[in-house]
Amino acid sequence: MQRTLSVIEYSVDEEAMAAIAKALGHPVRLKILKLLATHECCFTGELRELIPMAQSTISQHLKALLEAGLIQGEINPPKVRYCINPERWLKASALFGKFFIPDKRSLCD
Amino acid sequence: MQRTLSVIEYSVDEEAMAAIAKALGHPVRLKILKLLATHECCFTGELRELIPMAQSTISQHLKALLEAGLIQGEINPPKVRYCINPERWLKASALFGKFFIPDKRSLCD
DNA sequence: GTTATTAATCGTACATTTGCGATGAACTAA
DNA sequence: TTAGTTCATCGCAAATGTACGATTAATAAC
Repeated sequence: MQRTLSVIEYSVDEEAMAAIAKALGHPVRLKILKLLATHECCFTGELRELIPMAQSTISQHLKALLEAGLIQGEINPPKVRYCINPERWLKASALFGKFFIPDKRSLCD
Repeated sequence: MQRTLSVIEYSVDEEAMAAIAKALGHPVRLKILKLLATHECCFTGELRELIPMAQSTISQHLKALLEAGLIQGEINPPKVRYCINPERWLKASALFGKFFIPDKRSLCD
């Protein structure tokens, strides 16, 4: 893929929010986050029982969420416990909250 | 790409939110939305002056936002005016707002 | 040591996204 | 009609994403 020659300038928040939105842009990842955030808080691979996909696929989605910083994993010998990353979660909440506020006029005339 | 045999069941909101998040998952599209939402409300292709990308590329991103329902276009003979879609914008705001609320306990112990 | 369990990673196949230039459609103005 | 403007769409190339099975690594239990 060719990239634009003139580098496009984005704000830090734009970059951060796009990365988070991208991570949220798949229903399986939303479901995982919802489970971690509400169901029983910190979790491990009983996700496999709740999500009918191959173990490797779920692991891949978890990796995407990790790389977006939205979750964190704590290895607990044979298992791994995944949790929401509270700081990043708050950051995401703030970014999206601010984004959707109609700063001036967001409605058409 | 192979799909899972057992169809995965998502809630309507999960599907909707994933689609919106996907559309938000690119810095150019965030910038476009930000411009439409704040700068001068309804807009046309002076986006081209603000975003140093090929016209076809910008058009493609606008199409993605249209398909996600986040914006709407009104053809105004040689030009097209794009605006935020207020209903969808509110819906998105509500979805993300609800999503990030720590329903029970979102922090690890 | 061996075995079992859990989860990450590798390799593969296919789909989708992202960028571009070129072309085409629609309308205005001359 | 002829140009000019604006924007969508097409076709291409390269990158990324998504799913899978197979393998590997780490640890616990024996």
